[in-house]
Amino acid sequence: MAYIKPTAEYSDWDGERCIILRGVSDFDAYRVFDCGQSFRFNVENGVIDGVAMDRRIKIKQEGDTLYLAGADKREYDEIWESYLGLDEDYEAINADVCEKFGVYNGVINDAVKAASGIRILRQEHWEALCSFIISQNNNIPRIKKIVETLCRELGEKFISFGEECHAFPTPEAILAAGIETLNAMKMGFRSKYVFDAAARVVDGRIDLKAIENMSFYEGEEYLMQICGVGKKVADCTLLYGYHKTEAFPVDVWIKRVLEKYYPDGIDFDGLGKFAGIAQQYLFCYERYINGERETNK
DNA sequence: ACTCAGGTACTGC
DNA sequence: GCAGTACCTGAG
Repeated sequence: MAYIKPTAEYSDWDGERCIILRGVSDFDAYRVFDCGQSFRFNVENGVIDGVAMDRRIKIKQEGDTLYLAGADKREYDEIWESYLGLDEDYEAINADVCEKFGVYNGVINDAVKAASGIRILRQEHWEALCSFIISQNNNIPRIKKIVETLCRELGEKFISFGEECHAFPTPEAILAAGIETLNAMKMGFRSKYVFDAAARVVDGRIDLKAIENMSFYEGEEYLMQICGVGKKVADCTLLYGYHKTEAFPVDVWIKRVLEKYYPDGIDFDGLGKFAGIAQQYLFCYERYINGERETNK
């Protein structure tokens, strides 16, 4: 059975333009924005609020109904449907993931069930690269704090919902600001990496657009030219910034998952086209579901 | 004081 | 190749 995209209807939400999506399946907005793939969204009173694609958006979900405030029909069709991954058939993806990982054991079935509703967002190239350079050897609250400072200081201003907001800064703006400005943002040793990446993008040594047409392996090698970009950051950039879903970033959590559930090792080349989505299920399963249970002991 | 955090570069075998 | 180590910073 073919996937049926949720239908969007125009409405309003507290006087703001708003899109309502009914019949949303395999989508849990709160989980999507709380699984460490994006750093510019916050949840307050059940509303997910943040900036992406140079726009602010507020999101709330009640069952299979999704409300997007700050977007009209055209913006939904052109931007948010794709950004949120609502154009993808996750039922089919989940089946593929369970098949590929299922040759080892049934852990993936539990993870997909427990962490259902996860989506891989389609973030912008530069924002993903820059954010994941900052993420290295760092924790999520501090990553968010640094990214917010970076945006507030160097991102283009705009007004939304009556408040000043900031786009993610361009590499040009970061280059022009200089490394001392980045140091003042408490990036620590990552300042020089962010600066190096910005410099390479501005002078053309790195062509972010060209990566779209590269294979996953080519893209990985290409991104790793940047100082401060190793395999993990490159894989995250390709997965979250280029939607190359075969990327399987191995961080400390996934390392633990592999040791715990796949002690005899796995064949990374046989994980299929959606390995990165499986990675998200396993990450979420171990960190937020099993993890919390363990810490409550 | 110490460890840890969604890693990476550098060093020494 | 592969293990060991330093690295900014802030929270626990």
